[in-house]
Amino acid sequence: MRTEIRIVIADDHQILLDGLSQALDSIPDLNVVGAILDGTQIAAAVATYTPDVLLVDVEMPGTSGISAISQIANLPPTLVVTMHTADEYGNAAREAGAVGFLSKSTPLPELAAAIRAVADGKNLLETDDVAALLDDYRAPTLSSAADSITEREREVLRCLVRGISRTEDLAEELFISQKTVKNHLASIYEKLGVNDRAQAVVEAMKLGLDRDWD
Amino acid sequence: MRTEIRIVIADDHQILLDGLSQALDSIPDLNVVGAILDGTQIAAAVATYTPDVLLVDVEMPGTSGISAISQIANLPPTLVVTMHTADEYGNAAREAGAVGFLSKSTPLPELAAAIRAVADGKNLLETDDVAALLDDYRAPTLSSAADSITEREREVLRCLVRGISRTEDLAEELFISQKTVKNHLASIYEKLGVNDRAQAVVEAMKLGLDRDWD
DNA sequence: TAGCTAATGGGTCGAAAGACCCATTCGGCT
DNA sequence: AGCCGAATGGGTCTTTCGACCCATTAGCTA
Repeated sequence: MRTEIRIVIADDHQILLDGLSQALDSIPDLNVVGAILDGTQIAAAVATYTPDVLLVDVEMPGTSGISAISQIANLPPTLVVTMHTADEYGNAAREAGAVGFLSKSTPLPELAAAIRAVADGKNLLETDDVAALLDDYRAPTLSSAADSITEREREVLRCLVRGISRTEDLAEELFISQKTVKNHLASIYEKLGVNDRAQAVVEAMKLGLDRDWD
Repeated sequence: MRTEIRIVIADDHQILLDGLSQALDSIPDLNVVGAILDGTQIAAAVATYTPDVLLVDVEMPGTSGISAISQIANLPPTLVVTMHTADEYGNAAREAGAVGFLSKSTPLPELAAAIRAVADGKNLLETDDVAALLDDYRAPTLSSAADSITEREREVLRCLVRGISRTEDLAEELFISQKTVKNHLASIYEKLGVNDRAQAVVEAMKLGLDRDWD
């Protein structure tokens, strides 16, 4: 199973670049390794960061995103993003080697799903029912450590993140004995590879175990 | 001192809206309370969320951002954002009641500074040296609890967030005795209003005490 | 049916943490 | 000269935690 999907984003608007980077990075299985403002540096960024997925804006000053990617050797699975709703660039994007084409009006969870799909080798431009395909990729691919955490254990973690950390308080909150709380915690520690509540909190937040899906 | 600045964002591009919301929200003193895709709902959103600052894209389908805000009663301090670098809309924005005008090529920290400045009553359109003004608003306004945390105490917190939680390990990492570690922790607990390491970690991450400014 | 896991619970024990008292040193500021 | 806060350190005491052993029940599934 893939642990994290490495992403490079290219867009000439700093705000979108910053915002999108942070938004994608906050999704546990997505990792933005490079963000570039300049279309001419796409090739260099791809070579440097070796991303699993490349995200490119069509509208770029100087070189257009499309012509930029068409010249890249060993192009990773690439999603082209446009400001406009019309897919006037759709064919051009396909010819340049892109495997997906999205509007900037796409909701973030759908973009995330598209990223996971193309990272998995799918080609959105050659798929009839794109919506159905993306449905298969909605949920983040959790790390093996995280997905062995049971529902009850996640409840314990959520309490920890909410500031309920004493065994006694956890027991009251969850309507179980203090002993059971300790058993759950011990199980959590083992699965996350940590030794105490403080480390468990850090891991839970990093892995997104404290929230109920993006 | 203001605790958190309440922000409403209006932009017709879902991705930018999602990304920017999350990016701004992750800054400790900024709080995105509303994000709307439709320019016609700006007035309603302002009435509902009563933001301290309004962020509007000029280019919106149907109603333009500018004409939308010009019709709003009790307009909060408003920043107008545009895709284009040229400030062709600058005058129109001013006349509509905006107090700032930014390109989407603005770096995020500068946008954050602009938000703080206008929330503080400044008018960027009537300021000669905007850069100098924004410099005064670079750093997040920390909550009173957080800014009494000393540098050494923050080092302890950073270690905790990095997974170093045992007193012995903290002592080694920081080259001090275990007793001093305990003293720092006790001081942190008091300032953050918590009782143990796990809660301190949660608070530190929430307040952004674990990172070195955005 | 047999086997597996999740969830619940028990007990013990040593190590660790947290709460309280305190002192010293070094800056900066008044 | 005097004060204060930050950083360093000490001691003691009680509570809590984590590690290790264990059992029971329910539910699923092979």
